[in-house]
Amino acid sequence: MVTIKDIAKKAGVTPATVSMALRADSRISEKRMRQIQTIAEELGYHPNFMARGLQRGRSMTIGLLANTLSLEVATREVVCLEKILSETDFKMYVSFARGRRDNAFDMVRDLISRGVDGIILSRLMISEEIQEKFNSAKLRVPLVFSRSYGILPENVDNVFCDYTVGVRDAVEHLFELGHRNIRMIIARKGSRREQRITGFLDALREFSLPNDDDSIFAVDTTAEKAKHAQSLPMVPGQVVESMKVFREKYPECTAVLCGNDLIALVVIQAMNKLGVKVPEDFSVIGFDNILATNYSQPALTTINQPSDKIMTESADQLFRRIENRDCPPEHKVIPTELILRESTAPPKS
Amino acid sequence: MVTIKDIAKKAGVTPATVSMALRADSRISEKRMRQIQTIAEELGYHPNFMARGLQRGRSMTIGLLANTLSLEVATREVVCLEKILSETDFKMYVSFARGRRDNAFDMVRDLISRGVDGIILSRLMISEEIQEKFNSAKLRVPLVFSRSYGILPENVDNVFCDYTVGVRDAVEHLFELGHRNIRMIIARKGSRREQRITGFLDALREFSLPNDDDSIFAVDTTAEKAKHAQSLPMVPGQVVESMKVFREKYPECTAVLCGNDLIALVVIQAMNKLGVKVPEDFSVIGFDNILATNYSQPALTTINQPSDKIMTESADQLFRRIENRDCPPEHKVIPTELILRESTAPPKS
DNA sequence: TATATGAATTTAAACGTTTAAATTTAAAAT
DNA sequence: ATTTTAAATTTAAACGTTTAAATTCATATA
Repeated sequence: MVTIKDIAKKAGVTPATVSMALRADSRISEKRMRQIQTIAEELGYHPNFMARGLQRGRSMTIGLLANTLSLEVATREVVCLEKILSETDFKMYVSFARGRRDNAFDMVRDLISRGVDGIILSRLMISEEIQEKFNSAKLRVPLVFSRSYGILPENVDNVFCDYTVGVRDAVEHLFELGHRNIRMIIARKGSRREQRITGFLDALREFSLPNDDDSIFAVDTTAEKAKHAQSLPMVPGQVVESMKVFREKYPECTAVLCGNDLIALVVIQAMNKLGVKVPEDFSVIGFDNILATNYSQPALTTINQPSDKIMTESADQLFRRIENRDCPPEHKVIPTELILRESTAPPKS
Repeated sequence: MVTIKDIAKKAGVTPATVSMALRADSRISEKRMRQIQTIAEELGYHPNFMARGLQRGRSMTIGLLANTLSLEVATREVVCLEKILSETDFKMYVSFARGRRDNAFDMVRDLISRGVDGIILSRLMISEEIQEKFNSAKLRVPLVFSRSYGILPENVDNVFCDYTVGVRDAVEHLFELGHRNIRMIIARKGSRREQRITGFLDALREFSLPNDDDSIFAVDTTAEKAKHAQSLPMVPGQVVESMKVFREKYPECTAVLCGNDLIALVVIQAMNKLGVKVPEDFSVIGFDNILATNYSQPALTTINQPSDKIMTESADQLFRRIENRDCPPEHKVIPTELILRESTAPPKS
């Protein structure tokens, strides 16, 4: 491999001169710079980032630690961050925190060991235990918590996603279409949907719509989730039964908001099986804007978490802090947004 | 940051001893090892990979350079490779070669500059120009070409995907269902579908099915592609017209194989609009097994490129060569496979 | 002419590790 | 008691870069 020393020898100067010349340091004379840069070109020199990083304490590298809970969201983040970085001198390490919640800290340590200048932790659940580790470890590099939840360490940058906005807009949309009995369907085991649910109930209140304990209806989608994970076609199965119950229990309900897109897509298929046409007879709104929402029949109206905005903001925060570790921590909230497609329509009557 | 020197000081030994002790070198006495490892633990020592990499000429890092032409395939690869690496001591840099074909070489250079021990180039088009660069550059690290095409450098490891197998199986499947007039629908501007097309024609011959110049029908899917890229719902538009022409021209045709899933999904929707039911009246098979194939109505039968197998093999090849740069280059071919879902059925008559 | 000024370059140490070779220490063999 | 052998540890250099401080050298100033 061609090193600075090789160039130095050929140019008859010292490595230090070469180092400076290559980075266009003003102390080096024009002529020398040109000479050295030409030689570097000729020899096909490329800097060794490990050596540079070791010396400067900067690797020009960041880490992305993302949760694969929704693989699609995770990969969207990878793509987005890579794009942002492609316009900088940074590169990124990608690590996925698969399921196991307790190893986030170790994975962060790992990345730091690699010399990253900062880490974005995305959609991670931070347990008290992990938080404690973070607080006491006094890590060498800045962390940005992006859409992460649980107990975040004190005084760190973070980016949150405000689910309530999109939910409210969704309810408003349905209201304006004429729906007066709107309910929410969630997965029985839905882990972190509190914000979505409270946002929904708040919105019902805002529009003076009936809201009671029954406004939230739970279905069991374990089977569908499994299918989804294995990339198998969805078969509504169990959910058809649930929706039959739903229709009997709430015949006057004409529209539902679903806890996530997967549920929404299954509900649409279930309704289909029950002979209820979406959106003519029944409106459905999803959550997350997964790709498949474009391919269902009808295409699904859904609430989007703007991953690109969130990543852009996260990266900004991280770069800001890499530049200056002492700036005050920033907390940004990015609203969700309603994306209108084809699964909503005015109620029939 | 805690370094080996800190441990050495505390233990009253020399850094070299610590270095060896931490890696359980047999020359270090049991007692010392335990002592040093305890201290390392206490101090919260974590190795500095940049320093280690610099010294050893190994970074325990590899690069993935993937084409985003089909984002979904690209991200699938990222996930798969990350999973493989998570069980090793390697980490990976992720770079996407976005559109611009000519910079693959520079991106590889970039990664090498970072000190990677090897690179997987996935689904990249290697032009003659780039190939020449690769050949003459005498790169420091091994490259594995995975599903890449064009003119590959000589004597390198590579993994290919054999499209013909899946195509043949698809035709056989349709044949066994009773279809006797099968055609292929491709995108007008389909760039690299030769293998798929010749595979299809070969299969028709194998089953003594009529095959002529008209067996391949081209439609214009630019509009749909754009929608897909922007994550907008598909609207068959233009394609409906094309399929109307298709039906008039080939009324006896009861099944089609599509150049990719996107086309297949659009065709299904177009047929729907034309009042032709899939699969009862018309069978459709896609290509690529994108996620959306599970969510269409009916779910799409398609030909899968087993990304995981391909990545596993690519990683194996890379590791093998990192271990031993002089082993003979390996060329592996992975067959595509037919995935049966719901879009095929026996013809009506 | 001597001196100060400033520009260009070099020196030397550092970043945190590894490793071949040298040294010390202890134990075993004579 | 001396020599040999083996085990444990240290020395010293190296990996490729950067950088503060020192040096050289030419030029301008007094």
